[in-house]
Amino acid sequence: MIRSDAARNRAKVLAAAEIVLGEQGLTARMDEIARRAGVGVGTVYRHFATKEALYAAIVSARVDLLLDEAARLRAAAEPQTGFFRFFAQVVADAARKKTLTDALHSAGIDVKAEQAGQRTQMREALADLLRDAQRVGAVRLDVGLPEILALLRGASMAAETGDYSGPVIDRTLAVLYDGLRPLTPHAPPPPA
Amino acid sequence: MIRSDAARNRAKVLAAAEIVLGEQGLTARMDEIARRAGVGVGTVYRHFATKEALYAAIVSARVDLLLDEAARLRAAAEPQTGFFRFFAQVVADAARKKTLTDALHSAGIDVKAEQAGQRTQMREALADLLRDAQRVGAVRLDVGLPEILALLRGASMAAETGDYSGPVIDRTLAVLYDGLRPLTPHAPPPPA
DNA sequence: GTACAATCGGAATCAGTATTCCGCTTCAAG
DNA sequence: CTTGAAGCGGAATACTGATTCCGATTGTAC
Repeated sequence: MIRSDAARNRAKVLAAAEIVLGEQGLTARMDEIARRAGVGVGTVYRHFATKEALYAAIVSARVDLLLDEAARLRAAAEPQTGFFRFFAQVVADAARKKTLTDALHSAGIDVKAEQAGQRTQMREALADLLRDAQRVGAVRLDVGLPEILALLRGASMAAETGDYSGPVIDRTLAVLYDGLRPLTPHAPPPPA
Repeated sequence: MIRSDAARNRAKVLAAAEIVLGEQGLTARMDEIARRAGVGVGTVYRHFATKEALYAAIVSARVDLLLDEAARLRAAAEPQTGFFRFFAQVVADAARKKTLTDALHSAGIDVKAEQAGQRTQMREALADLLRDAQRVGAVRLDVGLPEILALLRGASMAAETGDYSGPVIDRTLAVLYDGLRPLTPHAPPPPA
């Protein structure tokens, strides 16, 4: 039997951590998370063995939401818009909360097997949406998943760390989207 | 009179720091830098009051090089290629070494007045190159400096943290460049 | 060659946080 | 209502890594 207070506290910790991490990123202190959850540090550790584990739980939940969104878009949206909408969704998510994923990575915290699965799923979801978009001619055919991942990561990181206003982000994404469209005959030759 | 060994050591520290920081980024330890410079930690501190100051010195030097490059390109290159070449240069620099600037920023280390000047210079250099490129029709007119900064930062960060091969970076930049070209009549309507 | 000041090296110190520990409290089964 | 187990709070501990200190060196002026 799971004690009711334990369940309640776990939820409080998770909620507080999501907020604090969103605000302060990786440098947030465990004390602070505990305090905001109205709980002692010991309690945080009862539920999450380590700071890293706590992060992982939160990031994992967020990725799951995004994966759901990807599936939903693929089923419901037009192929020519699904890909772009998902791209925007990921960037918006990064802008709102701190993604942490890359921060974790650059901090040398390595991704666990469990997370590796999610990473694969995310890749596949993107690949599917991209393929659909390319099939209907909404995205040029000479870009592959690696380029998309680089663009998505770049856009997310910029949105995450910078202090850009919403309109700037929108216009920036518009540029990216235009670059991803099929090449038109009128475009001037690429610079050296 | 500056003692010859002091000058020599300062140079050794700077060189070692550039390498170590390039390899390990912000998490590099002072001990490690000292060791690689073949010097004691105390010596590092004699020349740079603090870890942050050491970083600042290195970043500052790099930015100066980039600023020179911008000036050179503006004077020598065609307006339609100068902007793009500079953009690529910055990204390449970020990929090779770790830029650290954003890392520093996200780590809460704030930019000093001196650095603020460089930041302004960089902005101006970019603005100049952009204006030239737009004047000759190489870049669409509806993007401004903020969008360029967002794109440049995103591309640099992605190049810096990711493990992308050179060709992937090139193709990704090609997409960005295409997005920055003037809109052509044939392009399909933008997704919602 | 000597003297003195500037530098060195690197062990010791300090500081900031994650993590552990344990006596106290609360839950829920009987 | 009692009781044992599970959970709690938060002070104490452990660690990591930046920064300081000082006796030992080394460079330069005379």
